[in-house]
Amino acid sequence: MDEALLAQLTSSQRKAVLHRDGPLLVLAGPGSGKTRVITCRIAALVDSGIRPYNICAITFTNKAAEEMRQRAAALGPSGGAHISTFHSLCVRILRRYAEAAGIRPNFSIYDSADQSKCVKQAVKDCGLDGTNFPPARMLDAISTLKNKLVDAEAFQERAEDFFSRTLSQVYTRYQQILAERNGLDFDDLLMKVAFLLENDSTVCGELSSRFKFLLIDEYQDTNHAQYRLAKALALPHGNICATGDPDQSIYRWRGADIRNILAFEKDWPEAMVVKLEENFRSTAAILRAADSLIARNTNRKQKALVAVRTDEGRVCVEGHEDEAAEADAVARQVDALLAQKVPAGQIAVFYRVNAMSRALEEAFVRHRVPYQVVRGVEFYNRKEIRDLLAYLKVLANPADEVALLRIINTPTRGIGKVTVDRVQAFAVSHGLTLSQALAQADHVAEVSGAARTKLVAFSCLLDKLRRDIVGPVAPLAERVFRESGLEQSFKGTGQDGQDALENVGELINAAAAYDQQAAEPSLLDYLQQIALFSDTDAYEATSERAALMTLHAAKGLEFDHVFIIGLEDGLLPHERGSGDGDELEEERRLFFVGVTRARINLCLSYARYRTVRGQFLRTVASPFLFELGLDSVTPDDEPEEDQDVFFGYSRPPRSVAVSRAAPARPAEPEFAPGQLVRHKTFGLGRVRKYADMGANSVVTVQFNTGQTKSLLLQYANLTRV
DNA sequence: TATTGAGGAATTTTT
DNA sequence: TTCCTCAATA
Repeated sequence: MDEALLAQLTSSQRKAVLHRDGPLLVLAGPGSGKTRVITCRIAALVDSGIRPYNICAITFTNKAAEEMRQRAAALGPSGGAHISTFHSLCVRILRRYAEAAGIRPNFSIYDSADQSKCVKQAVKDCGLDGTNFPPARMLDAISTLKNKLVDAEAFQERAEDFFSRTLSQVYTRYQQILAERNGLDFDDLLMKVAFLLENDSTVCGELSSRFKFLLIDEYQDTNHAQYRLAKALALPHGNICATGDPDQSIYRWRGADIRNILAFEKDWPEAMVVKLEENFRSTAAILRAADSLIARNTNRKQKALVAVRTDEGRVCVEGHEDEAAEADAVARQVDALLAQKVPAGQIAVFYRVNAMSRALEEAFVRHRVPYQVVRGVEFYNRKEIRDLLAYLKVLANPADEVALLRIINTPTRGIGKVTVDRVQAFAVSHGLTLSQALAQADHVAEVSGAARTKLVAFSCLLDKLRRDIVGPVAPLAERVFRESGLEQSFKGTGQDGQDALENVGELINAAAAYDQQAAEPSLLDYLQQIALFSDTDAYEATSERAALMTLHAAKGLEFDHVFIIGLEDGLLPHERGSGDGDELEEERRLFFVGVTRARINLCLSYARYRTVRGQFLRTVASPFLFELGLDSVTPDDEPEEDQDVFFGYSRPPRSVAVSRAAPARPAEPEFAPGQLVRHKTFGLGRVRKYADMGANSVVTVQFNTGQTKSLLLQYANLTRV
């Protein structure tokens, strides 16, 4: 370990870096040099004689892992250390110990679109009505259970009320469907490995002696499954180092349990705890605001933010007429910074929801400001990309029925719904997978001659494609694209087809990059890797373009100049996330994360009117603006019409819809619970619940048909009876 | 079997 | 507004 480097560290940092055996908790505030501490720690471990092979570092995103690999490599010989995300680690483990885990190693990883198809199927198979049991809600509930390591069998035993029993049926069936298709969803990856480690002492022994030192970053965002997994891995040796900041926990909705980090010292009583409270990143004004904001959270451990920088910096708040004016102002200011020779890569704009990038993009294009929207997964959701990937998935895992159904008639080859249904029925009655049934399509008596010919032709196509699928992925993808007829189907279809061809070209380039970087490129490995892609992974640290991203994607990054837009009640905090106090605190932490990304200047803005889902709505400033302790923003200001009046409300009312043409809308008709109403299609019903949210009010009605429906008041066309 | 159109429902953050 | 599903029609 380089002495000069060690000398640069503060005493706390050094303490964390040099700690050798036993548990270690690093409570690190924003900008405290946490990443540096971790990389130095890896280097120090190697220095003290630990083989890199025995070190496992877990990061939050693949991007972070890649960065850590590079930084660690720059400090010394750390090649061979396993640095990846929880999910990637699980994929590796499951492939290696597939048999012990009761799965096949060529499993597909099901993303949320695939999951939703499977859960719909499960709901249907259970004879339930999709409207009363919305697949999305079921999926959510199943995901929560899996994150808590409650598998289908365990849940069946404890399910008592009606909803739970129904859910239990769906859960069980859903897992069956996944198993039949040799598919695992994101949560399965964690759950399977956690159970494997806890129940199979041989596997656990092997893995924990391989990974003698475990380092986990962003520990505040681990969920229960990850927690148990890590604990099982580290239990034999106790060499676990967790780093994180409870104030930056922003994934509760995904099952992250902030108690994991708060209770670390209980789990590991002999743990050494190091606090890194000095902030090397931000200017004083930013830190004061951040500190004042986060102090409002009651559910936290007191932690100071100590400024190290002595320059002042600037925090400003701006009000604009609407989102277009807001976006325009941001673009203008970015342009001005560029004119002052600020590198574009030092500028970022954050927002709460992805939809808000649209207005920004338009403004940036207009002002000719170079930018990148950090949204990697979107690319993989494009139709043409999903189509091509579906072919590749079927080649890697023939049992993957979701993928097979996607491509069986894409491009159209005359195999319609009726035929598919018949083959599926054939498969079920003969105990075959769909692809097995397809392979013997000429024996399916239920299908007419013409349709059978087409099925056989498709089956032959798959056989042909399957012939040579080892080795590099890019040439394979290219071949599949051509021979499947996909390429042909996009040619001559105008601009859309051109775009699709270009996107596929991008995909093939990305695959080529994978081939370059992978030690042993294989189709299976490639597919399993890209399934775990996140938005942040698409961020290119370039100096040439400003970055536009959600607040969630901003985690772990830093910029000289940061803009956060849409500081409005209902947006930030988001209305869906400000139900109970815990949710509001999480929204506050999310804002805190955004604020603390800024090194020098921070500009916050809101719009007085915002178009939300096609509606022009009056907004109210975010309560968070008053919590920053800024002089210019005080809740006591008298509201004045016509100017930046928003700081006037000490108790901001909910957003109210105001139509431009008719601002004075007559009072809403009352739909109090108990009210009898009539609906055009559902007939008579009684109001059960009424959530007053202006134009977005939701009425829950129990109809005489026995169905209960939640309707958006403005569209439902309800009449009182 | 493929395509079109009407009508209903839903709008957060992501490994 | 936009997506999705279902049913009618080519």
